Amino acid sequence: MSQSDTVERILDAAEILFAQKGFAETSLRAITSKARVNLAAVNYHFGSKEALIQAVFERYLTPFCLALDAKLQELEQAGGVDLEKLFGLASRLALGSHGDETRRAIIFFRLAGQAYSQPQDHLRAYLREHYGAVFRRFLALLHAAVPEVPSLELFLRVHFCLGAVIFTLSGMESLQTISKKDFNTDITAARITQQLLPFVVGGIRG
Amino acid sequence: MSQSDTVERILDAAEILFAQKGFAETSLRAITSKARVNLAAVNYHFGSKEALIQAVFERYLTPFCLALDAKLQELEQAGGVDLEKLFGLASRLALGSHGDETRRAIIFFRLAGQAYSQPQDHLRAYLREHYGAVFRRFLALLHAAVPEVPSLELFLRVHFCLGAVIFTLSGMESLQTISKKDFNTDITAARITQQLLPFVVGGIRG
DNA sequence: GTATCGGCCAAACGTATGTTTAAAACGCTT
DNA sequence: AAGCGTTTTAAACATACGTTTGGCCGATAC
Repeated sequence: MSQSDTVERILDAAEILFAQKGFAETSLRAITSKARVNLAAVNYHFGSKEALIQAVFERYLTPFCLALDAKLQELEQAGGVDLEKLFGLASRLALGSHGDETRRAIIFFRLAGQAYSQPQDHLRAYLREHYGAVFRRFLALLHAAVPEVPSLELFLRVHFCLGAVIFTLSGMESLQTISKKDFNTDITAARITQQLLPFVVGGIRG
Repeated sequence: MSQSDTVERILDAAEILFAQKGFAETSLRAITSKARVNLAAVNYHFGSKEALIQAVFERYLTPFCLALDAKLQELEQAGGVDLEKLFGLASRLALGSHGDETRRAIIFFRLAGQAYSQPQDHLRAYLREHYGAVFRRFLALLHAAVPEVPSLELFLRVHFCLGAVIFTLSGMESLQTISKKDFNTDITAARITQQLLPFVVGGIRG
């Protein structure tokens, strides 16, 4: 019986380190050291580094997608779909409500950025297989909200927005550094994400 | 006197491999093997792997930024600044005119995506130092084109757009694969970039 | 009390990496 | 053709990595 929380500690450490440094640059030794756990624990509990990467994504994504799917189903049955509502919902669900949730969400977005730029084919296939359905349901609702946009264009624009969001949240503190240097202004993370929403909505509408 | 083209061959191979697999996942052996060059050649000509990465960026970015800077200076003196013109110019300059240029541009955008997601601090500092001036000049012209947008917001929106562009061009063939699977449609790279321009212009305007 | 089993640990294994070395090959000048 | 600085080469080097091993601990079941 797993009495201890070794698995969780590994996942916590891996989530943070992967997001900070990328998958290849993060060694198992760095992870197990941060988690204060024996090196062999990763291979014992997860089997391999690849499996650990998948597990990190699964722990975050599964609850999120379940919640999103439920909300989307509600919207479907309610009938009325509104663009701002739809993205507001996704945004609130993805970024969380209180500070801690948001902090972790940003970590996860950076993780997503890593997964995107590095050709982790196993991961991409895994994500597509497990969470593709929710994405398609979201796309369908979006199509209902802006029927004037052809679905292929809509698909592209959603990816444009995804890029803006992931890119922005991944490089959050770079943005903050630059804005301090070039504009002498401290800009909060909340302010940035706040600006993001109208940009996304506008971009989808075209 | 360097009679041979060892250096260029290394840069060519490195550019492609780094873009495909990322910096850490690309070994010097893979690079020198693809370039049909001895392993030690990298350290001999560049000094280190880090220096090679910088050299790859410099070879591409320096001519591009010089050209862009010249064009921007023309625009400044001509006085009239138009949003579509400005981004059209940047787009034409960045993506090139004929097929080969465009292919290489896309490779470079993927490279930029890699650089962004991985905390290559040495690279980010280097880019900022060498090419920051052009970026600020571009931003100033942009501000003149849409004076109604506060400059800090403008700065953020430009980064949103940058994210959309880099993300999109980095994952180009992923997009093509998905669009074929989910929409049964072959979508050309030209079509995607074409859709990108109005999205960007709209996003900046807000 | 002892057998059993899942979890944990230190240590080692094999491999791949970036880098260095010292000698060989080359190209140019004289 | 001899000399010399530059480039190329094969080999080795040190290190870091993911993974595997075999024994040890502690709780549960009999």
